[in-house]
Amino acid sequence: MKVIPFKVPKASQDFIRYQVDDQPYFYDKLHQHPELQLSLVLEGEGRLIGGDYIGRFAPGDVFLLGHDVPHVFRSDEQSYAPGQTARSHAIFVFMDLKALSGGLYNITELQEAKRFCEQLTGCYRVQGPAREEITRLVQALQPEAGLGRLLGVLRIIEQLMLPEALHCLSVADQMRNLSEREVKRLERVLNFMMTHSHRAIALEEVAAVANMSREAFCRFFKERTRKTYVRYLQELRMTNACQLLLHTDQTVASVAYASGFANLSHFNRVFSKLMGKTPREYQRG
Amino acid sequence: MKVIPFKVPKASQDFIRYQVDDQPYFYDKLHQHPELQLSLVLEGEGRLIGGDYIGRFAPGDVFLLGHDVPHVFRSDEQSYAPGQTARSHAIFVFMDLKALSGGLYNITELQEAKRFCEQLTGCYRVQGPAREEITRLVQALQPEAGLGRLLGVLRIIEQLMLPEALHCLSVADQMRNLSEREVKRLERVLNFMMTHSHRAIALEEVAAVANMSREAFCRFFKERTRKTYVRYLQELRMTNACQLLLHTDQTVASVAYASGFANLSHFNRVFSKLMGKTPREYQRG
DNA sequence: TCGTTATGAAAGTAATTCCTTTCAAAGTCC
DNA sequence: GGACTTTGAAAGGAATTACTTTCATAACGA
Repeated sequence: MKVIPFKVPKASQDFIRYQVDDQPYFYDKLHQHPELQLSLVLEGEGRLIGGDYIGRFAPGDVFLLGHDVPHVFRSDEQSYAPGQTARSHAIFVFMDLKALSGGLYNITELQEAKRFCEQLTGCYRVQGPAREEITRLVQALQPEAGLGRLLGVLRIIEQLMLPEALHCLSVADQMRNLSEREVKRLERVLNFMMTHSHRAIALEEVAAVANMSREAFCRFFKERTRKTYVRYLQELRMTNACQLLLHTDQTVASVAYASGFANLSHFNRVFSKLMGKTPREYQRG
Repeated sequence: MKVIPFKVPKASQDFIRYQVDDQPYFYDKLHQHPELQLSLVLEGEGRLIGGDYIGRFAPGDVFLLGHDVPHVFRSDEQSYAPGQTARSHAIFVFMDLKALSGGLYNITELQEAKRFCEQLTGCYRVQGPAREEITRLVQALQPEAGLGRLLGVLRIIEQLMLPEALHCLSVADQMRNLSEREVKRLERVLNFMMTHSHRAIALEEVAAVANMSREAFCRFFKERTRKTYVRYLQELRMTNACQLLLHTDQTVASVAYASGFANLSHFNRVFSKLMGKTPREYQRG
């Protein structure tokens, strides 16, 4: 689909680009770009990585990705299975305020919005009334062009700026601005981890995927993700475990094994550490 | 000399014991006892370990060791060399306020002193005017007996209680109350480390001295000393390096090698980290 | 009260970190 | 200027820690 890091295709004078994805699964490679990305999930679900955040997306969710935040929407495995009618359907709006530089960008009325957008450097969940309003606005954007589309996006930004509109999901500000080589390497590694998170993965294996020694890989991974490989893998597995706990009736033990843990006792402890409650508690309220 | 942990020999009704050591070197095994120990160094110098403190002692120094603080005054190697006339000479006063329980211990006037003594659980340097006064008082103690000695010690405690009299050298409160087995093990280990600190010592070697696996030894050592083995060794080596820098005219490089470092660049960095200044700076003011 | 889940302690093992080396280069002091 | 010292960055490896297993036992819920 695209190369990493990629330029969002847009006429150089446009500061927005509107893209509808409707496929069995989303583009599944980690990538980054300077444009802000508003993402409206319509169908399909799976795991989302945005900066150092690891979580899940589902229909109705609206996410905002800041400048150069590495991210990937990775549809659930089942979507890949043959014979499935699964779809991944979303609308992405890419915004680049800087493309306005010549004209509107410097007018006083936009200063505040400009500053607001410039400091978006994380991964956010759009929530509350703003989410609903933005969902409407984004869908109304498609038929528009020129000034109409511009106005639509400005209205969207207006919504995003509302006090409670954004919930920041990422913590560190550190994962941005990876070199192209690093993004590629990380993409390979994370892809591998996501694909195999349901089984044991020795450090040696992922290190090999990254073409590095174990020690060098540890350093690289920690430096770029702010987490150790094991910790990251645990978080990845937790997204899956939570999913199974909430949406299936498997026992805790079976969820543990299905999520890549070989040891129930250990799963319980890791779950409590990361989620703040025991698997059983989580399964209820 | 004594077994570890030992009871300071004293008539059971005495609450103080006065001991003069005048030998080529001090008792060199780490040990602990519930009695407070006031130590007046007259001759000889070397390394002192008290709780988690690692440093040097020299004539004139006065130290106070709290209840059950593992400690050892280890005379410098040269004192062990044959043909040397080196002496290690010190006065130790062991105090056990609890031995007074039947009588004076509970009288109101002593409550404050009692509380003061009870909370002495570290390794302290006695400093300032109190040091000089205590030096006098301790030396005047020898001829005394009975009430005279009791009064002398009370005067000493009075001095110790002065605001600036004690400078706490140890940090953690954690190394106390080792089991007999642990003290023995630690004694063997620390003795080995002190004896060999001038050369490279692989973890495996000390672990063997402690009869443990490398990992178990790391856990044991960290838990009991609050420092890692390497860190402890570095501090040990630093006492030696500082000594050489101040009292010989060797170059920094030669001091580094003499202190057990195989790498000058590395020595410089470790020295700066632990001492807060570069070796050269330290050598001057 | 049984089946399942949660928690504690101890020890083995794998992962991660930090120590250490190396090399290069810059700073300091006679 | 030249010997010596200090500092930086990068990488290898030893040390240390964290993860994981195991076993025992407690707590929970149907």
